Amino acid sequence: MVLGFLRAAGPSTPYDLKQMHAVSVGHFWSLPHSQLYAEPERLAKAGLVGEEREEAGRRRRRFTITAAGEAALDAWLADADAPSPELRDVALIKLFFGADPHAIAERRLAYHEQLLQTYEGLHADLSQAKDAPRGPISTLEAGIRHERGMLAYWRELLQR
Amino acid sequence: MVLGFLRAAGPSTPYDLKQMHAVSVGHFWSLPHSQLYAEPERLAKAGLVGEEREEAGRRRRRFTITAAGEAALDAWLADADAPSPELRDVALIKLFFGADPHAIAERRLAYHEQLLQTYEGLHADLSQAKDAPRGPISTLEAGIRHERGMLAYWRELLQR
DNA sequence: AAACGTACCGTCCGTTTCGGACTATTGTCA
DNA sequence: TGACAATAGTCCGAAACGGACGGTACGTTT
Repeated sequence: MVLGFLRAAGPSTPYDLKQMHAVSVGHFWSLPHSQLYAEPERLAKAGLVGEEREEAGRRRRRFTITAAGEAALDAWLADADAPSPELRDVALIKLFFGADPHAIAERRLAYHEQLLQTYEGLHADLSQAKDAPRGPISTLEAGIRHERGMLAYWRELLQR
Repeated sequence: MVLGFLRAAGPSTPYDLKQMHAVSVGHFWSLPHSQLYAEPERLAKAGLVGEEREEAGRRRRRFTITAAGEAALDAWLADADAPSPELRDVALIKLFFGADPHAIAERRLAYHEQLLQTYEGLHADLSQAKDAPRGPISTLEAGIRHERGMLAYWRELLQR
């Protein structure tokens, strides 16, 4: 992910990465921002990114993807294998163990409605952009479909 | 989760927990089996479960939920709040960063088809059971809906 | 020009989880 | 009786988590 952002956005600070993550991948794969400081460091140690640092003031660290980094990223992207996906939702776990469906469903409904709107907004923005990158649009569409699915599910559950 | 299993299934060894987890919650919230050995230990320290152990042979540890444990479980179940759900799928991340949709979609299609069948089988079994518990059925239905959604999504992606 | 609020930006650290290697026991069928 | 599968548990290094905490830059307001 870090390599991906670095290639797509050019040289970035961990803070930049954090911003990019928050409005994209972060919606379905969250992580503490501290990792976006630790990970580029590891990648630097492995020679996959280069690092330069401001001497004064903010002392920002700016990371740049190297040729080796691009190769590693491409290799990863070219591998169609991926670990099993997971629908990590503790609301479902509570449901499983007998929690009151009504209370849970109401909360989730509000949540998913909100998120769907966000996604649809992002999608509208992206779709009309000229240089619209395929990947992010497709991912968003997965998100939209998923949100609609969950919405329908919780609504059904409410009506019983 | 451990408390939930312990209440639903009665006294169990970590190995039992592992088996139960694998065919239920494990489908959307995986964890290494080592945690099902570590967690009951923590719960025991907190007085939420009781522990007894075979002296010879397998030296099984068998855990039992206590009254305090049941109270804690009920409190947790009664709280309709839950952390944001996440659709953790690295295939989507690869897609986001520009991987070939075709290759990815084919793999995922096979995966989701398989899983959907598994879920439908479980659902059929559960539905005809007399004492069918509500929770697991509902959760399964969420899984089925989700699998169908992902299936439709990857199929669409393939056809472009 | 001082005070304030708010982004911006980074480090640190204890706790938990991950992921799998490793070992041993018991049951089963050839 | 020997082999293999299923059962059962321990251990440990590496990684992720989750915030607390501290500092800088900059535009408004007073």
